[in-house]
Amino acid sequence: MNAERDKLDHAREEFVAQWGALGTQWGINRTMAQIHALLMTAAEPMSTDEVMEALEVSRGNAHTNLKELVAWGLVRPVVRKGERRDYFEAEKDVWHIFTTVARERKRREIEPALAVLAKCAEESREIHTPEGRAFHEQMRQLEEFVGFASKMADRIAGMKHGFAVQLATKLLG
Amino acid sequence: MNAERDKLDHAREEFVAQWGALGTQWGINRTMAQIHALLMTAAEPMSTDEVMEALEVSRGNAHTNLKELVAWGLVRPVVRKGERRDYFEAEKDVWHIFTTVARERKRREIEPALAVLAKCAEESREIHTPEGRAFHEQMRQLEEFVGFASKMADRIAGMKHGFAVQLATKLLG
DNA sequence: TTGTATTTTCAGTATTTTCTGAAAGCAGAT
DNA sequence: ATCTGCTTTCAGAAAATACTGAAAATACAA
Repeated sequence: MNAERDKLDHAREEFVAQWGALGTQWGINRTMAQIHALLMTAAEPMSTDEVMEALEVSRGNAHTNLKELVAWGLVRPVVRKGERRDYFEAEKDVWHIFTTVARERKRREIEPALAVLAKCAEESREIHTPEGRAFHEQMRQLEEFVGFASKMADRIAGMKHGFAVQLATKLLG
Repeated sequence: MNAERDKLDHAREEFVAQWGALGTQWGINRTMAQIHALLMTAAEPMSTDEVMEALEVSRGNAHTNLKELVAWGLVRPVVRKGERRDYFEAEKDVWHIFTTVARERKRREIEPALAVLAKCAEESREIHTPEGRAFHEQMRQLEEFVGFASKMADRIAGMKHGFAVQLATKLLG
């Protein structure tokens, strides 16, 4: 029965392609998203060459994006005994994926924003014109809110899956 | 005392520049982020020409990004009596900004992902090989999680500011 | 109408990002 | 030492994205 295998391959290819397209919208490199999709649905760890072949991309491209995924913590290198080449496997647990992405995005997106806002709030503290006060107040509010969001992200990313579900269920109920 | 005015202008220019740079990291067009920063810190609504001059960009660019901000719901056009040209002002309330962005990102990023996952889960439902089952299960889990996130986003975006703060405080406490 | 102020669109250009192909690097085997 | 198999880097090509400048459309006024 090879029809089953064909159906699976087809579904998987579609998932990879679509996830890549989504990645683009998310501001993520398309190849990176595709590799992630590929590895998330791989039964076994894959080598760089297997990834290259599956996605029809160059070695350089595959390599760069595999490294990037490893840097994000979404993929880990696996060494197979007696084998020289590197294999890679993706984290498959959705909660784990989510917290990893949340932590990384917080670090890359929220923290720099917070720094900017704190600086601008500070710089405008002593301006006593009405416009100056309004500006300062706006910066302060933004800083407060983003700081708040930052702490929330930490809390949520630090939760165990079960606890998060419990909390969220209460929230949705 | 013109030093105050200078300090304010300087602080504001820095905010605009930095917010633009952050926008880039967030996957948002730099000019769009700059206009947003400019309008968030404007005492009065601004015209397209004022924006053009303040940021030294072309009319086409200013126009496109103002429209985009209006489409996002972060900026609204203002008509001034007896004036023909359009003015624009930004929403300044941080909670309102947050819920607007959350709703928009959910629509643009989460919903399409959910559609893809639902389709892939459905397509793989009847594949009874071990790999097929694993694939289906992975799609199912992703779908469940993203659907969950979607509902959460709705809830939070629908909250009144006060309620959200109350909830979050409990969470952080 | 006709004129004037303003907005909108768009073809072409510039910039940024991503990808390739090939060379260089590295480690174990011979 | 040299080879062999694999990884890493990188300069330039290709693709995607953003911006400009100017023309076309629209709206209002005389």
